[in-house]
Amino acid sequence: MPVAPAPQPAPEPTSRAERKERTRQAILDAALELSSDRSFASVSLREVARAVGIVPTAFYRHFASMEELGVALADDTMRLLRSVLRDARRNPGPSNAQASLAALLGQVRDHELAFRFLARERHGGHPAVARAFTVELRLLTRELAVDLARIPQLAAWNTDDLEMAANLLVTSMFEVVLDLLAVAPGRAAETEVLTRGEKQMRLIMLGMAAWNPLHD
Amino acid sequence: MPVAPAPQPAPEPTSRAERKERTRQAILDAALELSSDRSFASVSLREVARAVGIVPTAFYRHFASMEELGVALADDTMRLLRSVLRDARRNPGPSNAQASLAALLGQVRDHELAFRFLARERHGGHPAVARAFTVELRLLTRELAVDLARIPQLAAWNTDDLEMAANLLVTSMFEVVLDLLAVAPGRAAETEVLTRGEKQMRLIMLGMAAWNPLHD
DNA sequence: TCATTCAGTGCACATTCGTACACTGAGTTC
DNA sequence: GAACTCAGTGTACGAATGTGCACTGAATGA
Repeated sequence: MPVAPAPQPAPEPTSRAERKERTRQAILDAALELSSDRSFASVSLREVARAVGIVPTAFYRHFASMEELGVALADDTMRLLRSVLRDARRNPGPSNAQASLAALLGQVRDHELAFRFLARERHGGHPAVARAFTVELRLLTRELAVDLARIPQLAAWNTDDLEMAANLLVTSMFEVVLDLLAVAPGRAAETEVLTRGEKQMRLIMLGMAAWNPLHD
Repeated sequence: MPVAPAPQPAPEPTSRAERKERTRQAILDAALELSSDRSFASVSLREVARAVGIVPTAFYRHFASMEELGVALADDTMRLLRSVLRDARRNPGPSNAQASLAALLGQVRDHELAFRFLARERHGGHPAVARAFTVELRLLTRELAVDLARIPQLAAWNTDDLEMAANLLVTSMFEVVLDLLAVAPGRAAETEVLTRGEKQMRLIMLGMAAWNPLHD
């Protein structure tokens, strides 16, 4: 059978706003891709334009500067992070560490570029971007602390200690994410990272069980 | 008394090798300073030369490229990290968390630029630099695991679990360092970070005490 | 003392960069 | 269907960059 002249494969978006949004997304995607293995600050406006297939000056129809692009990218990344965590919250809770870790792995692999951007720009990028990420992680810690407060065994804990423990859990799991980004998917090293992360989570929870909230 | 013509304030190094080494150090220092609030990759060769007070092409008498400078900077930072940890090892051990944290604070404040470089380039920089840092941290974890193995209460632990716990301790303390870099020295926020870090260290050790190494 | 070495100079050049400006033409609005 | 909007084009410019090359002059070593 000879090739058919492509009946209706692309429904032709044609709407002007839609085309603009499409280009905007292409810029965001290209910037994420280009900064996947070097700092975002070293990506030039012209490079992004070249990757998208537009002329450099057309970039300004979407963002006033590369810095603004960076902030938009950070916003998107945080939105993703939030949705990931909302899903995680819907789960039975931090009871079964293994299932949580498996879910985390799936999210990391599905949004590898975004997580890579997060890892890279959290301390490496523009101060404004770093600050935004820090605020987001602090918020996340606070929410986890609220979740923890609902656990009967932790009823006697004060807020400070709850946040202390939540912070430890969050940073440890974030560390797992960073390690996952550094190993090849599906190989033995990946399983090792997950196993270690799961054990660390269990160890922390053992510590929480033994913690005396009235100690000081 | 009118200004004296400076009797012997600078003993004039004069040795050629010494002068070269001095310039090399100045380049390293300038690069560290320039990359203290933005990515090293965004610092240009000419900027460094300008800061040092030499002409751009003179840079090549010391480093073949900015990348080589980055690697040298990473080497220096790792050397410092190692010496910091060697000192920490000499202490009574991880028994008194509070003293360890205080020592850590001192080191961070004494070498703030170096730690900032570490924080920034660990995931944000050139892959080669990131890899070097990762190897160093893994080595450090292994050494801590050896230290832990010497503790009588942990005699029954297998190597994997020891490294798992050591990794948790190292990453948690590293997180404290990152937090310290983000808060002003001597303010209340700094004390909060230290207090939290100390509690987290104690919580982890409580977890270790409750851990059953034969569980799986 | 004199020839050699080499850290630093000065100039030059091709590239790349961000961005100003005037434009085009397809989609939108009346 | 005429006027308008505006995403994307094309040209152009000044500024900054990395680096090649010939040089200078003080420290070095015979």
